[in-house]
Amino acid sequence: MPAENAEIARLLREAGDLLELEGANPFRIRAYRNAARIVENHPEPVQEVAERATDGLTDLPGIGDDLAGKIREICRSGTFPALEELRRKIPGGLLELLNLPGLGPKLARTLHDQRGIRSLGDLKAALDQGTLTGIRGIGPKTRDKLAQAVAASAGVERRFLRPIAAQYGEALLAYLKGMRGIENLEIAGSYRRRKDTVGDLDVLATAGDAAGVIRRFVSYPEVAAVTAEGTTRAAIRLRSGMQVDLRVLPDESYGAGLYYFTGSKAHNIAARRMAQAGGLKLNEYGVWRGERRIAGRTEAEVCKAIGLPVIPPEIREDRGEIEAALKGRLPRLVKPDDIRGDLQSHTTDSDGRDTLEAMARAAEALGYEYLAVTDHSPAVRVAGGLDRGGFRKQRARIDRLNGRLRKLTILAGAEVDILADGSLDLDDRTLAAFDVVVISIHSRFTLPAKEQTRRVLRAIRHPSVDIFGHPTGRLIGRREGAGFDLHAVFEAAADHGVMLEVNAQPERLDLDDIAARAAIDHGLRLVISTDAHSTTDLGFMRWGVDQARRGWAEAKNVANTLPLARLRKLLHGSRA
DNA sequence: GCCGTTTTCGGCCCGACTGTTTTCAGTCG
Repeated sequence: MPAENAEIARLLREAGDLLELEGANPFRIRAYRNAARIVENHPEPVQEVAERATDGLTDLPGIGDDLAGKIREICRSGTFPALEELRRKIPGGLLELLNLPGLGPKLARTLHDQRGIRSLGDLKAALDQGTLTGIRGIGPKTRDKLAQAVAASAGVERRFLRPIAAQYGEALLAYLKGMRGIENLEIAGSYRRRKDTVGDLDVLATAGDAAGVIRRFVSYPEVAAVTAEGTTRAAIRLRSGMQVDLRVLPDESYGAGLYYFTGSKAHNIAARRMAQAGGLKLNEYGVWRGERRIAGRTEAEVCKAIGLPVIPPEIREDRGEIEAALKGRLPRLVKPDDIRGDLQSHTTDSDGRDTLEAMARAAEALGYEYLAVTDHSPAVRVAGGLDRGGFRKQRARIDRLNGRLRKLTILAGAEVDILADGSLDLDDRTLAAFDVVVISIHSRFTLPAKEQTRRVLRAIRHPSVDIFGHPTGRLIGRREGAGFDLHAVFEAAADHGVMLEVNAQPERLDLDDIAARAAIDHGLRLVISTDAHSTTDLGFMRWGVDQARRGWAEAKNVANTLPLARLRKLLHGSRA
């Protein structure tokens, strides 16, 4: 069984958590977590890296001889002895306690040692029975906090889709802006890095009167609870469940604060290490040489002071962006303005809510050169998929419409289902007649990986296929994607000239950032498509561009930045 | 546990807030 990067990372992280409960050296714990992050961010299967060369693993930064051995052991056996030893020593139930806010390893350890608490259930019972008294370091406030955390843990930890987070965030900003004396105001954190989901909002403000800003912040009408309130920092939970942190800094620290609160954490650590190597200190107040601040007002100033060009927030993940920046090889990320058309959309002919004509007008209003209409094939019964006759009739209407349109060209296409055996849901002649063929999976997501891979490979090799749409089929927070061998699929796609979609639907964003980058590394071209089911859905493009940017995509990597004539050369009609 | 234009040993990013302390540890980001 091949060990997925995600699985290797999970085990390394578990080992780090258990070591922390054991009270191990913090830097050793960090080494495990760092290695976990390196592995899960690595664009190719780490198992292949290990098999390719003896020193392949230790070439990865943060992985030395010891961890390389453990990773090889995971690939071989699915675990490693040190982890098994830790699992024997430390009750696994303690790990779930670490998920409670305010409960860290030391407190978990105390609860275990002093009261024999080994799980969330034990903690709940102890709180109910009032047996958590008389423990040094645990007073009434801590007991209250634990009780609240346990009660809230019934509801699962939530991350919000980016557009949802945007709505809560923008409303809060509008409220805060109503206050005089606020100079700068911005949402930093993963929101600014444009991650597909956001766990909490990190709001940065600069103002002379920090106390006033904090007073206004904690009085926001949507506040359900104030979880921290100090002189420069406060935190609230909104009624929606969204956590918001606010930090107020002086104006001369705005750039340093923005840099710091944008993260990612791993990126910050790397940047601070760089500053340190140059005899400087970087914190949220500025760049310091000794007691003297030498930069801080803008990000550009801060980056310059530590010897870096400004790196786009989307790629600040410590996935090689600092090395790329130092070599002058930062990607010139694709921009919304680069997009010249949309290559997946639906109309009332299948499950769309707007007509062909309405979709065309909306695409034209966006200034697009082309819109591919790709209604469903028959297998998607709930979507009212079209058969060959239905597509033929639609084609005639598209041809007539194209005769009337001035600036926009409608490409006649289909989103064709990949059936369980990897065959396609329309006959070859029908497929060959389309301008563009998108294939995708809408059923049987849970086939065993080997079978799923075989299925997808067969579909990709069909000569009429242009684009593999929402490849994994994941729905964020609701459904895991199909578990095929992504890299085998990328190689086949490269061999057959098939492009990979970054689907811009906020709950898909599939390929994700890491897979999109891996696809580019395989020499594949991406497309960013909205999969619009209405005219307003065409506006999803921005979320797709964000995700592609996180995958280091440049305009040249994205087919729908091309003018129509050049795009057509990539499609099956001219490929054969 | 990792790593080296200061180092193969001795460092490892940095600061705010809370609660329970009598000067700071734990947690979080």
